[in-house]
Amino acid sequence: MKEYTVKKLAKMAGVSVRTLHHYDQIGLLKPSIRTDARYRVYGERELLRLQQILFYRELDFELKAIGNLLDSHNFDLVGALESQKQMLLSRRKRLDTLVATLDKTMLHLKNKTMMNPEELYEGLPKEQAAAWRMEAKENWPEQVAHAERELMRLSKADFKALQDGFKANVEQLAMMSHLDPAGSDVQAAIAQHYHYILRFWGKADDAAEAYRGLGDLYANDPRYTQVDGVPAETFGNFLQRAIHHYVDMQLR
Amino acid sequence: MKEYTVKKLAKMAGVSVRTLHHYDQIGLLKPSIRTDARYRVYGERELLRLQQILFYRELDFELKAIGNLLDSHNFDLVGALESQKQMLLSRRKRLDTLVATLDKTMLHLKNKTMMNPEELYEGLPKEQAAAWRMEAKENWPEQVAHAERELMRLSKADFKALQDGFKANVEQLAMMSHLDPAGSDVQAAIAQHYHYILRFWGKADDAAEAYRGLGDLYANDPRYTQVDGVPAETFGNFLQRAIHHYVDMQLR
DNA sequence: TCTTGACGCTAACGCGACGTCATACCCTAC
DNA sequence: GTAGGGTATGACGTCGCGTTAGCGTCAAGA
Repeated sequence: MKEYTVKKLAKMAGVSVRTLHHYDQIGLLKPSIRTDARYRVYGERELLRLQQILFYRELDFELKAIGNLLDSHNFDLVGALESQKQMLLSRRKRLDTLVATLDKTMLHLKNKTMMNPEELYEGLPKEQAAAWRMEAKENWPEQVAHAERELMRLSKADFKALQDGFKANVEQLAMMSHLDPAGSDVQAAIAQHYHYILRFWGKADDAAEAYRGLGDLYANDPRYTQVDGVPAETFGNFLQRAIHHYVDMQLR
Repeated sequence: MKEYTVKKLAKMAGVSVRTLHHYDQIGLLKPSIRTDARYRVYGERELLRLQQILFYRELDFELKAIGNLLDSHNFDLVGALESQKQMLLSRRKRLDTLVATLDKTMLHLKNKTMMNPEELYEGLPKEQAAAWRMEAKENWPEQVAHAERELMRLSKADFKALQDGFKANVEQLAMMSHLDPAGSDVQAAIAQHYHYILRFWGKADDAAEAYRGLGDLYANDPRYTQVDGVPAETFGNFLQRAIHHYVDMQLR
């Protein structure tokens, strides 16, 4: 039966002595015995366990999780690996987004055409836009702030295009308000509308529910019930039904 | 000129009050003034700066780096963005490797055929293998340990194939020892040899230099100078020249 | 036997970017 | 004057160790 001191074991496994101390401290890897002088002594079983620990550690498992994996004999190992994989994949996805943002930013820098904050809501009907922001920021401050930062990095031309597209979309919907809210033309316009809203509100997890709530707002809040100066209670109700239908059919 | 309290600013930007305290503490974002009661008051310029801070923060810049970016007026902004991009790309690459490892592991788990540590060096000439390990572990303990963990996760069949391939490769080189070390046949065999060595030693940054050093070992250490029981001083020198040529031509 | 040098031990701070109390002060409205 | 909300500072916790600092232990050589 082989025995190892801290240093020997550390060298064999390619870790520091401090790491072994740490693992002892948190109960992840305890020495098989302690000498009278409280020296740690590890056996073959501990070496094996350490190998496993390090394997999982390289896969970015947390030490606590590793402990659970190794200690609970009949743990769902494959399940744990699978969920770890999902974690890593989602991190990867995030990195993709970041890299894309960096690329865009470097492009914009060359063209020197960024938005500034005052202009963000200039072209839109003042009260309406402001009310939207308040509404959204109450519930998802983090996402809205992020979305606005994104918008500020658009070129002025790009932003104006976005804005015009949104206004056109709303006007289109207004002209459709006598049609069936569940009809395919209306639903197509609503799909567009949803994506515009997402760009201004950001993408929260419960964006679908939030959008459904926006439908209720349209129907109940007088601020949302006129277009081009025309009071239109029916428009609010129309929007509400169209949005509810869209969310219930497409987003669940 | 608009003014904001901590809470208002925090809400506008979608961060916590604590975050603003923190940024004040580390000097990243100081309030424009303090009231008599030491309340923080921020102005328009601070809001703008905060927006920028948060933009870079989302790109995983460290706060210190952000401070440098924003404070040194004529900093190399594009350069900073580019190097940040490289960082993110290398992280992403690492994640890809991890995911691949996870997939392999889950496969192996289904086949239940992992190596165990004792078997790792069984088939190879004992002394030689041991000497290699010592040599490599002295200089790159971390990488070698990693490589060995990888090897242990191979199936026994896969590992035996690897081992046999390596032995065949060395024997092939032995039979070539009368040829030109710089000749293309020999160099092709050396390229294979290098990759086998990498699998056992791990991939350190200076792997090329290390491999070159291995060439010297072959030439000078008597342990490395016999194959199939035949003492072969010429073989050691042959290997040395072949390896040096390979490293100098291919790896720099 | 004494010394020396390598090795071992514990305790503690540091890192990064805050979250989360705890405790106390300030300000406004009723 | 008091209730309730906003604000301040300070300190600890997070995670996985690296890095001293100050001490005890052990085997080998003089």
